[in-house]
Amino acid sequence: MKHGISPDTFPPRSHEAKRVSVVGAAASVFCREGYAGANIDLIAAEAGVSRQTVYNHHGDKEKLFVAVVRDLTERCNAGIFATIATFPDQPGNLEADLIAFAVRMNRNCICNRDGRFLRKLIQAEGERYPELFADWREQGPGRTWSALAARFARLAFAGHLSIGDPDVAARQFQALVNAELQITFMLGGTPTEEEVLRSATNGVRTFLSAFARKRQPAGKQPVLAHA
Amino acid sequence: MKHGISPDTFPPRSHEAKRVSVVGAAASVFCREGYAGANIDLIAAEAGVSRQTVYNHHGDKEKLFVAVVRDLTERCNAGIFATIATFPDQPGNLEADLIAFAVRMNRNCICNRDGRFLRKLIQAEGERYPELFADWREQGPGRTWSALAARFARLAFAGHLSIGDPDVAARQFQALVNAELQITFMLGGTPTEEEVLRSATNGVRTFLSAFARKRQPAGKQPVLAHA
DNA sequence: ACAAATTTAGACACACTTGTCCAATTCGTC
DNA sequence: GACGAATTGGACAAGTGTGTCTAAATTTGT
Repeated sequence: MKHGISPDTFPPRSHEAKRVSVVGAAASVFCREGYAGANIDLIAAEAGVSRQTVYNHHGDKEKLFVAVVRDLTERCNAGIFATIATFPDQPGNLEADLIAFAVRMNRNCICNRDGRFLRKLIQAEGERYPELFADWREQGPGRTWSALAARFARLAFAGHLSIGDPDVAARQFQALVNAELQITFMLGGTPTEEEVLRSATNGVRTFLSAFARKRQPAGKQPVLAHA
Repeated sequence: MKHGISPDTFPPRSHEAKRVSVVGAAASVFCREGYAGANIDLIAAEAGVSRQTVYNHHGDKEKLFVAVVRDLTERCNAGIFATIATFPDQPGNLEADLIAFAVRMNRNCICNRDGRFLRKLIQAEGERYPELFADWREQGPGRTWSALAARFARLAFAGHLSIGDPDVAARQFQALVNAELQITFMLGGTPTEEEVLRSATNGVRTFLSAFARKRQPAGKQPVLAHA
C-alpha cells in the first residue's frame, strides 16, 4: 500500500495527526471544564485516541496544558497579524473600509474557536500560571497593539484622521468596535454575524466622529451622516 | 455579658459572622482555583472555621457556590446603582465630572473585590451554570445599562451632549473608559489608581470629541483641548 | 510478507476530595 | 456555675482522577 497515491496523506501521518487531534480536544475540554476539572480520559475520548497515547505524546497533564496554550497563542497571533495586514491604508470609503476591517478582525481573530479558547484560558488560569502567559502578553497584545497603532498613524499622516496618540486610538478603536459584544464575550458565547456588524458599525461611526480630521478640503468630508 | 454594650456586636453574632466569613472565603477560593479546583478544606481554613461548619451552614459545595454568586451579584448591583446615582446631571465642568464619575465607577464597582470576583466567576462558570447567572444578567447589565443610558439621555436633553442612541452611547462610554484596562482585567489584576485615571481621561476625551453637541452658544465650548 | 514501532484496552497503585458520623470541647445564655 | 446549642477535630466510606504498566492488536516501513 505504498504506491504513490495512497488515501492517507503521508507515512508519518497517524502519529502527527493524533498529536494535533489531542491538542485540539484538550483545548476544548480545558476551556469547558477548567484545568482542574479537565479529565484526561475525556480528552482522549474526544480526540479519538486511548489515554496512553495522550501520555505518550505529551507526558503530563501540565505539559499538555502548556502545549495547548502555546498552540493557541501561535495560531491566534498569526491570525491577528494576517488580519492587520488587510488594514485599509488607502481607503476609498473610510467608514465602510474600517467597518469591514473591524468585522474581519472579529470574525477571524476574536470570535473564532482559537480566539475564544485562548481568551478563556487566560482569564481562568492566567493568575495561576503567570510565566506561561508571559510570551502571550509580549508577542500578543504587546506587538499587535503597536502594529495596529502604526496603521492608524499612517492613516493620520496621510490626512484621513486627526489622531493625538496612535496607541490610545488603536486601543479605543478595538474597545468601541467590541463595545456591544462584551456581555456575550463574558459568558463565552459567539455573537451572531449581525451583532458583530452592528457593533462594528456603531463603533466605527463614533470613532470617526471623534477622530475625523478637523480641517479637510471643502466638500470632501467622509460620509458619516447615518445616525 | 448581655449588658447593653458588649465588645462583640450582637447575641447571634458568631453564628452569622461565620456564615459571611465562609461565603467570603469561598468567593476567594472559587475565583482563585475555579469551581472544580476549589477545596472545601481550604475554604474552611481560609474562613477560620472547621469543615463541618461549612457543611452545617451551606449543606453542599454547589449550594455554597450558589450562595457565593448570589451574594456577589447582590452587592455588585447595589454598588453600581449607588454609583450611577452620582452621575453628573448638572455638570459644572463636563469633562472633569465625567472623568470623576468614570473613576468612581471603576474603583467602586469594576475593580473592587466583588467586581473582580463576580466577573471571573461569570467568565469561568457562566457556560456551565446558565440558569444561575440568569438573574445576574437581568438585574445586572439589563438594568444598569438602561439606567446609565437614561442619565446620558438626560444630559443630551439638557443640551450638554449630542447623542443618537443613548443605549449605544452608554455602552461606548464604558468601553472607552476601560479601553486601556482590558489586558489587566483579563489577567485578573487590579489596575493602579493612575492607570484608572489615565484610561478614564483618555476615554472621556474621545467620548466628548464624538458626542459633544454640534451647535452650542458661541464661546461656551467644553474644554477638551489637552492632547 | 516481515519486522519494528505505535496504539490500545484494561488493570493497577496512589493520592485526593466530598460528604457523613461522632465524641470531645467550646461558646453563649440563664 | 450549669445547661443547651454550636463548633471542632478526626476518622471514615465512597467516588474520582492521575500516571504507570503490560500483553495483545494494529499500523508503518522495507
